[in-house]
Amino acid sequence: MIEKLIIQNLQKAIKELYNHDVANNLLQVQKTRTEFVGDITIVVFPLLKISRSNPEQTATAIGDYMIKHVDDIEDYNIIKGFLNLSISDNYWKDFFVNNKSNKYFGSKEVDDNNPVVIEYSSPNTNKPLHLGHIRNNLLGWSVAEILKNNGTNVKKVNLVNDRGIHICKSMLAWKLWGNNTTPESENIKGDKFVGDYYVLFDKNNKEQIAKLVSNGVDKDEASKNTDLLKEAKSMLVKWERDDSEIRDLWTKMNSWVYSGMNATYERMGVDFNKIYYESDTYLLGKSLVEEGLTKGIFFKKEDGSVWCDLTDEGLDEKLLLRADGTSVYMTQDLGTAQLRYDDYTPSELVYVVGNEQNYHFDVLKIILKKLGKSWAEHITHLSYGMVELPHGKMKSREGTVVDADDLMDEMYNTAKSTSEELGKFNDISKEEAHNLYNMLSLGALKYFILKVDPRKTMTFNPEESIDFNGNTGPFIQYTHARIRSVLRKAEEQGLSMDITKEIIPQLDPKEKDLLKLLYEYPVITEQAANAMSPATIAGFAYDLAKEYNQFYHDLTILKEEDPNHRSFRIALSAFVATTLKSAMGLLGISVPERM
RNA sequence: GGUCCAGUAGCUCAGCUGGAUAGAGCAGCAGCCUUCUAAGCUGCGGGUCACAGGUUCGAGUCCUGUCUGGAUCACCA
Repeated sequence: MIEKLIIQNLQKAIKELYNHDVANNLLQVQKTRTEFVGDITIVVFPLLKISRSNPEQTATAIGDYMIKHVDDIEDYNIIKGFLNLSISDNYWKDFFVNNKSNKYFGSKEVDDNNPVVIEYSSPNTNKPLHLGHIRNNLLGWSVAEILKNNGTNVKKVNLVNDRGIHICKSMLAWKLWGNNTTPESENIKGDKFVGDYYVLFDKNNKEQIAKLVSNGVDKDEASKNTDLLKEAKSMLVKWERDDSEIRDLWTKMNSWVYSGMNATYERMGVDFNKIYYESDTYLLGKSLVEEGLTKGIFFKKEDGSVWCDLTDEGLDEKLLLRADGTSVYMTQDLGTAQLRYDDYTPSELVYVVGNEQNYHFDVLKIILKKLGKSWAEHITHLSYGMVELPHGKMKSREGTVVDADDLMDEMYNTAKSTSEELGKFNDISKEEAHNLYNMLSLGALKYFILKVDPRKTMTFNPEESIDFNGNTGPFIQYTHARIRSVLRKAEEQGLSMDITKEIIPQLDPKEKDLLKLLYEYPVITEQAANAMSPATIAGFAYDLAKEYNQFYHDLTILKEEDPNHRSFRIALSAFVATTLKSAMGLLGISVPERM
């Protein structure tokens, strides 16, 4: 790392020149902006207080010192208070030969420390996955991958919400109107099959509400008192009592849902180390509430309900147990957090959950801290914004949901028709073409979603997202395919890409730009891991692909006259290809050999 | 009303712990396929970084206030 070397020498320089120690925050070393000459820039403004002279004099003194003491610094120039240092070709060449065939370039070996546990997906079993889940799943999976790549031991877990009134609604609707049909008999994916009954319940329930209202019942009152809802509630009670008929039905319907959801997960390319089921864990947490009561952290109201007073933290009072002693969401989550801790003693507990639950997680952390759980400090809520559609919001109640499978189908079809229009895959087998359409459509979708900062609510425009131009997954995939094509042809022609530092010619600016970008990859992956940000990786991959495309268009790599130069450019291309592949892999996007 | 988050080109988004003339893509216009894949490349136009103050050598970035949008403050999960 040349930056470190420069910082060390900068410290020494200031000591020698001005006889002064400097605080680290005054040592500002950054890469030089492309429009200026040089590679690394030292900002001298902060040092003026120490040097007690003007920016030019200070920069000149430091620049001279650097040239004298750091071998790889050849030259410098000064613009205002910026000292731009030029690094020798030699340094870049060394970097290139040392890393070009390093399989682990930009990644670290996974340690066996306490794992980071990352929970994501967390579906309900009454509805298929939709666009919001896609963002969740892609984020969770990618963040896990980025952390692993950075040497962190990671466990991916999923908490399936498989019980509750919503499941009972689907169950009841199927019992009433399902006529013993099954997903197989109707030839429908299991999760959709069950979801359809949930919708059917809702539709009929609304009719019953309307009827009650027209009979003069208050609307709130009516929505709580339909026959359907009462029946569903009684099913829930029976479920909790372990009623065998209800339990059997529940098991059957959930199994349909799982087979459907697993297919969607598989298609999306996400997976888990462990799946938790709420039916197993929903009673946890009550003992924590007891603990809090005895410690005097929680209090009981007259009706018997248990609360935690958070007004000191600027929040409200939070209910933890209902008057009838049953638990609420927070109680369960306290319990599952404890369970997660007991199972893994994680170094960090990450929840990928939408930002509508920010408050919930603030409260969760505070309560755990009050209970004396020091590990609550290590809970991270990886909060992401809602996915909106051009015309409205993405909420399941409002009926404008985009189903995850449908969306992937749509992307697939567009990939197919676009490719056919361009006459891309005329000469390959149907099966190969199918794989490519899959790769491209998923690449487009994943890249489009992951390139956006998770915190922001994003607009998903299905039409624009399938635009394969510009800053998109397919653009990067295309770049990779072209490089692979060059490499194939080089191999066919028996061209050498075996290269040593000695035979690399002088670097031209384009080559240097590419090398500088590649050089950043290890730093980028580390940054991305610290910030848990796939968007950082996506930005890098795009920059690299774009830079390579410009390089590619300026040159005819295979026809280069100087064999050394040709070998170097081929090898450089190969280095770019593997780096692109690795970066895209962190986003869960595979990259084709040809397209 | 309280709390949290966001506001950057017509649109979708970048902008690392404060640094140089705020960047891409899309859309628009103009060029480039006898040369390794044109899903590409090159050029042009497009901005009071919501607004107003402040902090300092220097602010899209930090602080305060205002405006706008969203989320949340349930004995729902």
